Amino acid sequence: MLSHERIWSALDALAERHGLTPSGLARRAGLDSTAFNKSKRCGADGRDRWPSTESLAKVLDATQSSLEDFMALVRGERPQESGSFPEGAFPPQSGSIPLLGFAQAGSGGFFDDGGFPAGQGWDVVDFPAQPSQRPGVYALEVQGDSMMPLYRDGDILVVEPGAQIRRGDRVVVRTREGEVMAKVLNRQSAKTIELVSLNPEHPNRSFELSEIDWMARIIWASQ
Amino acid sequence: MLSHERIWSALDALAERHGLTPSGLARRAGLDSTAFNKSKRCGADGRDRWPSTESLAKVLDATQSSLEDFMALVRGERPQESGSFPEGAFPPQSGSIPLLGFAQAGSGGFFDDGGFPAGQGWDVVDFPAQPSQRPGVYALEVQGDSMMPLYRDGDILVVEPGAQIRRGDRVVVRTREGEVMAKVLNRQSAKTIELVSLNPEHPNRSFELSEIDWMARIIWASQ
DNA sequence: GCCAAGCGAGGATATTTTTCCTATATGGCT
DNA sequence: AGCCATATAGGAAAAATATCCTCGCTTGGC
Repeated sequence: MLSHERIWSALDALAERHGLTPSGLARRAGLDSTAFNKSKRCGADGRDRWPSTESLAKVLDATQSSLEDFMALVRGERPQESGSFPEGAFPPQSGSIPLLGFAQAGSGGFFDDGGFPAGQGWDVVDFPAQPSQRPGVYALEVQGDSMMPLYRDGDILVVEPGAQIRRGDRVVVRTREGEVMAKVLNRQSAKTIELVSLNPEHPNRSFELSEIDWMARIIWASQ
Repeated sequence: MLSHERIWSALDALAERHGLTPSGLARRAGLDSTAFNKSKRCGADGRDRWPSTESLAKVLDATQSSLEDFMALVRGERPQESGSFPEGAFPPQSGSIPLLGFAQAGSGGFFDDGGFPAGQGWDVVDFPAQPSQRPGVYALEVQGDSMMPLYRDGDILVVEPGAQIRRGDRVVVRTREGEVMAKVLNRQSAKTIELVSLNPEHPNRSFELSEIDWMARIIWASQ
């Protein structure tokens, strides 16, 4: 990902790496020497200023840097004071992220001034599993509005075939006729399943199990 | 190095990778649909047009791509043929999972009898943030029913402070008074933000920016 | 075959970035 | 202490990008 802060931090880091100030870097790149003034990074109205990719290209040219070099700086691979993991949490494991309850999030002491996790008392949660941990996990991309308000066009649903499904779970169902839908499992008996629509404007559906090709639980949804 | 041709080629390749046209990619990114028109890449006077890094950031956000992904495209690498991936093979890189459109999921040839991914034609999506790639990402656990029907008690929301937030995004907001809430960002001006409630039974809210401690975008929600 | 939606060309306009400019501060050198 | 080059803040103007708009073409669904 590319954020405003990261772009400018990376430019600062690139300058520093070449023994330059932001002003010196700009001049070296053939830009106005005040182009990278810190006072110009945020407008008077509070709006962020984003350099053009042309300016970026000129800077990379002038410092004989590759986009990879810059990318590394964007990712902040320079030593950071605050790691991405709060104190007191479990040691970082691949795929784990810090977790907190909503109620706790209202209390003080869990975030720094920028809204990043800080302090102690965080739990961790495993995230969709590495494929090696949950074989067969895949994603489906939502098309259209039939699943509003939960799922919007373009959202990505992560599905885990083989996962246990209980009443109330959100599932993807494929019929033998080739229809694929996402709904909430209301009830499953020995012969039928009842699905509740995610969109009140669409009807609920019931199927004989024999009509169903497969059903899998949705485990994550992009927002 | 970064050249005008490479930038635009990479944007075209990124669009193609996500089954989009340049116009569709621009719209997906929240830009004007004509923003990436080929006719706009070179001015009438012959001058090259370079997109801003903000536009680039929006595109990467919208496609959930990393700068590395983009860099590979800039360098002219083509993504690996994805067809071989679900056929019993693990994904080529940690954290990737197979991706398919809902409409395509209805067709034959993409699943085996048990509902596991099979066959050819799958795309891949990187996700979710490796902590090393998205510093500061954390999770909040929902408590109560105030965010039904989108979020239920016990759901986990993955939040990315520092991520770019656009109108329509689902966000977590913390007020200076210590109240934390998840809503949809309807509008943000220089001084205020308007939030739409996820639950129609709860009121929409507006805040002065000075009342807000921080606001962060929700990127994934457990189901 | 019809129609709606999407795509893209390209012009006009609005907004944003870069350049130009002035002013002040700072550090190195004499 | 004084001079000079450089750095940076920040405003105004110029230049560039993004948005808005119209229009013709293509495509897919009905």
